Amino acid sequence: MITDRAHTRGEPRPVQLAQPAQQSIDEALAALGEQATTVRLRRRQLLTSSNGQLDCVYIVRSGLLALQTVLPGKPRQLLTLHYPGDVIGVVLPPPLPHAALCVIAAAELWRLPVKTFEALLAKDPVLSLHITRQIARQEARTLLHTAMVGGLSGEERAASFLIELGLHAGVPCARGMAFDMHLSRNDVADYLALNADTLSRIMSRLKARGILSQTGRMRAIVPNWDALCAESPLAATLTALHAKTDG
Amino acid sequence: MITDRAHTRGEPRPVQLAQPAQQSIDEALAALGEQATTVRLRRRQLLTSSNGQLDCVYIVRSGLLALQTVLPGKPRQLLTLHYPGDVIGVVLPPPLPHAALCVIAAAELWRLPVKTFEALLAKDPVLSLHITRQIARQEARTLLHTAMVGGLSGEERAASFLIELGLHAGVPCARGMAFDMHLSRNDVADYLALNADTLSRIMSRLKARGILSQTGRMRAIVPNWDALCAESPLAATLTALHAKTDG
DNA sequence: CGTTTCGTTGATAGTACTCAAGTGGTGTGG
DNA sequence: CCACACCACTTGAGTACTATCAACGAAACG
Repeated sequence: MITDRAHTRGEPRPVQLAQPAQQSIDEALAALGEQATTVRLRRRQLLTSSNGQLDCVYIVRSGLLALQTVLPGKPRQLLTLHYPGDVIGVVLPPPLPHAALCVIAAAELWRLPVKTFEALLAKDPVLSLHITRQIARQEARTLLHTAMVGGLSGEERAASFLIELGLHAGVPCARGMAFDMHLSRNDVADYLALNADTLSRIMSRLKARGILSQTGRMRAIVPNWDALCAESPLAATLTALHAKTDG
Repeated sequence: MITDRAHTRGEPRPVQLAQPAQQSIDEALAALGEQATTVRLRRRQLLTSSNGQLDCVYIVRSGLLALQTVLPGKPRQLLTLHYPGDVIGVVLPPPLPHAALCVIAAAELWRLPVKTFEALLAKDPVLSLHITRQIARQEARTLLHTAMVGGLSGEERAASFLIELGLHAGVPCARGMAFDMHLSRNDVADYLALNADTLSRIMSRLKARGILSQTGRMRAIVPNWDALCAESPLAATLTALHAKTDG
């Protein structure tokens, strides 16, 4: 196992494939950052293609974003969440009506013109490979979301979402896990393809069963993590994917 | 029947960005083909990771495949369809239970070890860029599928599916469009996240309304394409995406 | 020609959506 | 500091949609 940088943090990294040293990827990313404009976005801000804001490649440095669309006569949908490290704009589902990138939690992004980005990729194989893998990871997340929305009941979807968020931003708490949701009730409903009222009922049910206990408006406390995981057929999948992404 | 070499048909490609000549991409793909093993698969065959068959990168040359998963206690789901040109295996949503690549229509694939594939990418910027874009296209398709499953009613989903298939394999017919579905009723239901019985009812309704007229088992005839498109809020999106992918 | 699989259709139950009223927290201005 | 308006959330009753189960008909397969 080649972990030239990991040992400085004392964390062994699961290296899946022979690859150039980790340091090179950091260097490659740094080179990318030099070419990029740093953009700071506040909550609820929208990046739309009609403003020409989606004609670039973005790289999420911090915060949380979502790709949203509004189909005529339908409620808003959040198709995918973007966490730090994600690459946005290579993909661009071009013709989705009212497609926009919605800022869920104040974020900092790198912005590059597409040409610059592709030129960098062409020059740097290490960067190129890293980006390819990153996009692959995001695709995996999208597929998982599809499986959630298409295959699970409302309650299972809600549980899966709590697991996803807990894995990502959870802080081990006294008797379980605590985390800020950042998403409003409506955001969550749009992400899970549920009616907001229905989601509220589901959450109330979870609270009644002691699986969830909410303190603040967007703060969630999960007293028993295993009990929550038992609610979702995708718990193991989510955990494994997060470990792989994070590791 | 499907040629991804547009210039043989004399069609100008809508070039979105400065890029090396099309010929170079063909050359790059040819180089990739030389390194690859050609695999022929028959209908209903499954490629599973437990067989080690998903530890490679595949490139679809012809036929139709689907990524399927079976969640415990749930019906099968088809998460995404793979058409010729698609790259499979870079993505691998790793931990989905019973994930498998299901052959819908007899297919021919290129198979490469991951290392070989990534080495090729590292050596050839043109190929690398092409693959990045291809994966981006597939991601767009997956997102569209999510929007379909999460945001549309059963009838709208069915219509959208017919549009998707018609765009891809449709032959302009006497009074509209005709195409082979290749997917069985159950396959379609699993892809649209609908119950097979419900889908049957929906199809009957469409037939009763004259929007669809089925002749053979898996053959569909759409007498009036515009009428079909009017049934789906995503018709324009599907059309635009297909034009972009194909052009 | 029997067997199997697939597709259709009816009756019923379950789930999620809609609309509407009510609650609680938050922010603003008096 | 309080009153008010506002917003997000909750909850109830009724409706619409989809799933489930079962029976039936038709086409493929040996």
